[in-house]
Amino acid sequence: MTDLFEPLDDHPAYRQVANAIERKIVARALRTGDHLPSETDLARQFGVNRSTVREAIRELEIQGLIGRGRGEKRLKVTRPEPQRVSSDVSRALALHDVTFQELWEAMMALEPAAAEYAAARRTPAELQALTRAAARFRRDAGDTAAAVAAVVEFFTAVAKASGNRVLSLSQAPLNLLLAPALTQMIDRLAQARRRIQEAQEQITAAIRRKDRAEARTWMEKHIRDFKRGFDLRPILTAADEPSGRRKGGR
Amino acid sequence: MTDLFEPLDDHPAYRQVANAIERKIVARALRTGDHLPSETDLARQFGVNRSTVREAIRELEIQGLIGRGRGEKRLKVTRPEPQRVSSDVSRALALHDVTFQELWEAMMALEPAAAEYAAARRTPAELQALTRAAARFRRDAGDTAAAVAAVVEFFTAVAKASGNRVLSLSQAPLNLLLAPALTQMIDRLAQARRRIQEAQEQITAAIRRKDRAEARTWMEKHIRDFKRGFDLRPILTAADEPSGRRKGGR
DNA sequence: AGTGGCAAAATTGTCGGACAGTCGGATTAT
DNA sequence: ATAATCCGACTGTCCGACAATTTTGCCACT
Repeated sequence: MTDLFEPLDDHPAYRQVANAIERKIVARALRTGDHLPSETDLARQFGVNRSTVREAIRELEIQGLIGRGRGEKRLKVTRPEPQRVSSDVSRALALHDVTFQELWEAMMALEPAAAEYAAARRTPAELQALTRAAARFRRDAGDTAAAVAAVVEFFTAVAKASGNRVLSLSQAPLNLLLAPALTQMIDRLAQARRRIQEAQEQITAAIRRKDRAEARTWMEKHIRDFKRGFDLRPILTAADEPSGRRKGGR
Repeated sequence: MTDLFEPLDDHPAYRQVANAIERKIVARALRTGDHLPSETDLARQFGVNRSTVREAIRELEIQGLIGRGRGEKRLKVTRPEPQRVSSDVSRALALHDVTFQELWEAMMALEPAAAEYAAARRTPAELQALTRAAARFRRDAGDTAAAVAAVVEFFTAVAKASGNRVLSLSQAPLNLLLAPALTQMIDRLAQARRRIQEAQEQITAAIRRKDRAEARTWMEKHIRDFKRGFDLRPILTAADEPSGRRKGGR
């Protein structure tokens, strides 16, 4: 049944190098913003070829642990952008063909909680971001793509306002999955737009006046509404942009 | 205020190659299990050097889109392992110094939902995994490290039993964060172990008899209990390596 | 036809060395 | 000081190579 010995995983040099650097970073020996030695120098220190170092660096760069500002040459330690992480997650979910039902259940768990905390803790700036997102939906309701983007923006703003980064990062991937699904469904339901708008307004109002219970309740209604167009088929994400964007300045 | 031009993000060849392959994968043109062409061949097709292809491959490998079985040479398309993805997320959260409070709130949102769905949908096998995890906690309660691992295993089993991969993948990173926090706190509260055990038993029982409401309620109690040892400080993750403290440079 | 075995062909992991295009910093002119 | 300029340090790519394995094609044997 179980083999007596499990294969000792061999560690290619590039992986060892990557791990070595990663350890320094998570242990905070290399702190955010610090500059890394040059590739040549790293190659010398590790006693490997620059090509090898290069592959290692690629790993860390992808994971968002190191990177460089636009136009900068020197690498520096960065913290993984939530955006990058969440797009990885959502892509993984999409590749696993999760159903809308699964997505919906997760949203039902997270979003109302986020709304509640948002009502409790939102800052004026966050509130403003919220109202702006809602306004954008109202304005762009006609344009399906823009409307969907506005919905995502709204959820993102609520999560941000919750002041809870764990909640926020957990919720972000759901948005990315919601977008394609919502795009297909928003046109199928005549009153979808009106209901979304109403919900957004109620939620925003509740968060404005710091009414936690009401914020949660309306968010629940809002999410529940999505279930109308729900469908058991896997969510399709095919046609959109590949994820790995670099950090952008807006 | 808004710049007229946005910085044109440069696309290094290795990134373009990586994106090209990624697109094929997410579009399902390359399906899970398919073998990729050899590095040399890819280099020829893309018209770049093998080293460049190699860096691109490294990206995809890290993202879990491609990989190879132990001892295999040829690359094949794989689906990102939830485990890998969630450890990335939790590392990101840890690097952002999230507080236990944030973690706790997120757990409070996810775990009861997972428990409820688990009660509704658990298979016999999943139920067994649950009882085994609970049993393990009971047995290892004395050994802090093992006890913590058992707690994590229990949560994981519940999430798995929920039959919802989104929920499951959203919850997984939280476990990884919980572990170090729990390790510190479990010893501070005398009755912590007893209460955990009781909760696990109640939850398991509720899930066994498919009592959704009870499963949720007990999970809420269970999570709420964790708050006792709660603390506003950032969660400390494996501050293992004593290295790096020494020389400053800077 | 199915199997086992074996040598040749193909591949990966690493290494060295090169070169053009840039970025960072020091240098010098305003 | 500030701005224009120059040079060295680096990164992105490419070539070419080689040992260690894997994969594959082929042939003999049951």
